[in-house]
Amino acid sequence: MPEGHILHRLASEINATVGGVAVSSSSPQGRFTAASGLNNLTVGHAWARGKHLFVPFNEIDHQVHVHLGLYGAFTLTAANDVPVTGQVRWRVESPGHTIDLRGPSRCELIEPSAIDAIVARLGPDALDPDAQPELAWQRINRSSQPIAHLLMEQHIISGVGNVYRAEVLFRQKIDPFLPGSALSKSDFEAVWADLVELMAYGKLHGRIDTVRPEHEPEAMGREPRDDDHGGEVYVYRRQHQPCLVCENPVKNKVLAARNLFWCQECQTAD
DNA sequence: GCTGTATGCAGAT
DNA sequence: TCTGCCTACAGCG
Repeated sequence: MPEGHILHRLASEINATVGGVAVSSSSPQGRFTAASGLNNLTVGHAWARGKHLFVPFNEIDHQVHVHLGLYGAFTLTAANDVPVTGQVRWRVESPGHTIDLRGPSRCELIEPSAIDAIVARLGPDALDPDAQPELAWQRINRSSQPIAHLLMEQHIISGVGNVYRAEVLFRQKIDPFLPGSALSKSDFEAVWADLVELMAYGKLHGRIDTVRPEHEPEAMGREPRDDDHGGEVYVYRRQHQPCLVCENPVKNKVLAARNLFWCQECQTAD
């Protein structure tokens, strides 16, 4: 379930479980050929930027770079000798913990200059305390592309994916088709502040919840819903269902090669 | 068993 | 703008 908050959460979990510990490393599926070279190395401080995860080791200057892509996932188990099931690209094991990685689009051991290059092409990350949102604003302000497209661009803002783009635009009542150049500075600032809040919550809880208390089903006199992506949301994958605020049907259209969801009535271009 | 789908992105066209 | 790729699982016959 990889938007940026998941990678930051994973970095924390890796640090809490195998940080500072000598681990065994393998690639049961065989595609991460550098894995065996990491045997008996000590895990350094794992960190994330945008949707990229980096795992350093104390004895070497290279780091493992992981990008989960669409369906990559880590599984952490508080046990050893866990049977290998499915296609495990990378297994890291410490006494008491097993971490399996499946389905990543990238899992590679890379040198410092390659790490720098990846970080350099990423826009500010709402989960980075030192992020400079002004850089994102400058790029958005210069673009005629729809804001819903720009929010998916990792070199503009890193870490935002298809759920957060739809939800933050709904929460800020912004028309997803509004060109970046037509977005007001105050609306941009509201979007950024909301991303900081939503993604910090996502990192803490491991799920995306965006519905404000006053719009919760109980508060609105409705039956609670059971969404299948692990969180409570306003519009993501709720096409044709009634908007939680105005009850008009949620709309759905492919934008920037991904399914966009929005409420035409709530998100006006004023 | 097969098909479609998914919170992503690079590289080709 | 399109295609390919990484994997698991639901839904269907």
